[in-house]
Amino acid sequence: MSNEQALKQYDAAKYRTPDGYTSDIAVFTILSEKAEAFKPPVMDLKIMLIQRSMMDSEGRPNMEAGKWALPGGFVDPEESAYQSAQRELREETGVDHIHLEHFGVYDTPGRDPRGWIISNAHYAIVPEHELSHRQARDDASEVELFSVSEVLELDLAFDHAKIIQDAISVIRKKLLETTVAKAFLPEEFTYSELQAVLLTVTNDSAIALDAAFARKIKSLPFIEEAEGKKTTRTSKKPTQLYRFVNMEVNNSIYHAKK
Amino acid sequence: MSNEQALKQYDAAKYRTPDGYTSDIAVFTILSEKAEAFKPPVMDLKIMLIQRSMMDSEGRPNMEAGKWALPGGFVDPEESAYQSAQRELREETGVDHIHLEHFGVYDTPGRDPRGWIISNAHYAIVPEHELSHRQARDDASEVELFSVSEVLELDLAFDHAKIIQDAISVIRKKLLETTVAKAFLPEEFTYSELQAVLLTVTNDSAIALDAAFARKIKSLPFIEEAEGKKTTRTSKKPTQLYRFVNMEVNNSIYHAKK
DNA sequence: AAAATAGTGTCTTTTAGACAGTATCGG
DNA sequence: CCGATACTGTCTAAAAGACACTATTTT
Repeated sequence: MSNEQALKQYDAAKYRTPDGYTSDIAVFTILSEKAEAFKPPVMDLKIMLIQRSMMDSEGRPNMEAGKWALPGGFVDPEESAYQSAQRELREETGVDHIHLEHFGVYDTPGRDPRGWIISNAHYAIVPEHELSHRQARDDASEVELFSVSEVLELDLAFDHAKIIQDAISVIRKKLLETTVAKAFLPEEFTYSELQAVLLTVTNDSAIALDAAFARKIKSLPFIEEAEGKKTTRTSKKPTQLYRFVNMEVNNSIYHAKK
Repeated sequence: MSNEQALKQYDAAKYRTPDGYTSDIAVFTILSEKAEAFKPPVMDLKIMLIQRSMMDSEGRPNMEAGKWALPGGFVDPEESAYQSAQRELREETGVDHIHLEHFGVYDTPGRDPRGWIISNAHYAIVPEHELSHRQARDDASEVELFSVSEVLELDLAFDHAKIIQDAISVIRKKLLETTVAKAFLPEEFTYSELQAVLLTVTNDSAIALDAAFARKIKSLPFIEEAEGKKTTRTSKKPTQLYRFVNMEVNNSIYHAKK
């Protein structure tokens, strides 16, 4: 084959290359606002941000210092954007071993004052205990969870306001159109706990009304009863526990729901 | 602000930069196999590929010469991946002014023998007439439409087999879960034409049976009757025409379909 | 017994699926 | 009037929504 010849004559200088290739990560979780005994939870959707420190790890002034930002940073050679996202998350916040998903590329010229810098945006959806060890490190002076209803009022670095806004709509859609609600719940959960998760992104009556939702959960093909298992953490009356079944969800707009 | 200081001390050489940043485009269309008079169509899902020419535009041997590949190429400075995709598509195939969507990033080390080359994969879904002027140019010696059921048997360049496979599942999902079927149909269409489009990706009875689907199309909230308009292009009996309504589709797995 | 959450009973209305039967036209 | 496509009629079963009512527990 002629690839070797072609490679020899390939002139890398002919193309301008990016000045940087980065990853950013939007980590979402849901917190129970007030967890009283025998009460179903009231939940709120949160996003984890870092505050960019004044100096970088080598003592030089940092870009966008002091502003709130998504964790993230430069992709290393021989590393994919995905791996870099995991590494940066670990290095800046101490959060590790969570599943990330890519949802967008941000490469608008001018989005970063340092030059032509391309960012891969990722999101993650995790239960709070995955974030319990969070701790600001490296370039980050703080790590904090913000309610998505308020996060856009902060002074955000680079074009992160746009990235965060996009991430929030992806999460809303994902929560209703896939079974990721699972990630915000214990392995086994009550109808009212699932309901509380969904109510962070919708207020439709079919979900908001207890009787309707308690019945509906039994007919959802991707949820099964944990037979014989009950809990009293949400009410005095023991409540049935459910769990998610591992399956592909049929979401066709032309087919009936089965 | 201290961004100027930070910029001054920012050392670009500290990070290895990618050797290239490219875009690839998977353009899909649907062809009517045999279009007889008074017959509903039988359709097939196709993808447009180019054959990489032996020499590049400057007369040097080309990478992966002779293999079939997705149209695409290097992103120019001051251009987004999206714009680059449009430009490359125009330059290599003559196809222009179609809507592209990003669906993945391919950056696995080793995917391209020229080095660390990151590719943004895009797809497009267009009616055939948008491709009627297609013509091989630049690096491409041929442009051809392949049935998705056969395309993976070809000798494909780089990691395009993987990219194409991913693109096909994205299209299947999109066709059933969104209203993009619209793009494969004339503005006004019959139930059997929409049916033919959907049958390229499913064979569910609710869609395959005429009576069931003819009735269902009237209850779909995102499709309306073209009142009083009929055609005889699919049968001797004049057939009702329909059109898509512009609306967001509710796809929640927890809600009823309305 | 009161209060609170978790359900079930029951009714009404819609929807889905199956399949037989009717309608319309060109040739 | 045959053949082919496009429907409509009708029945049955299941699902969805509303809302009253019952069940279980702690304090």
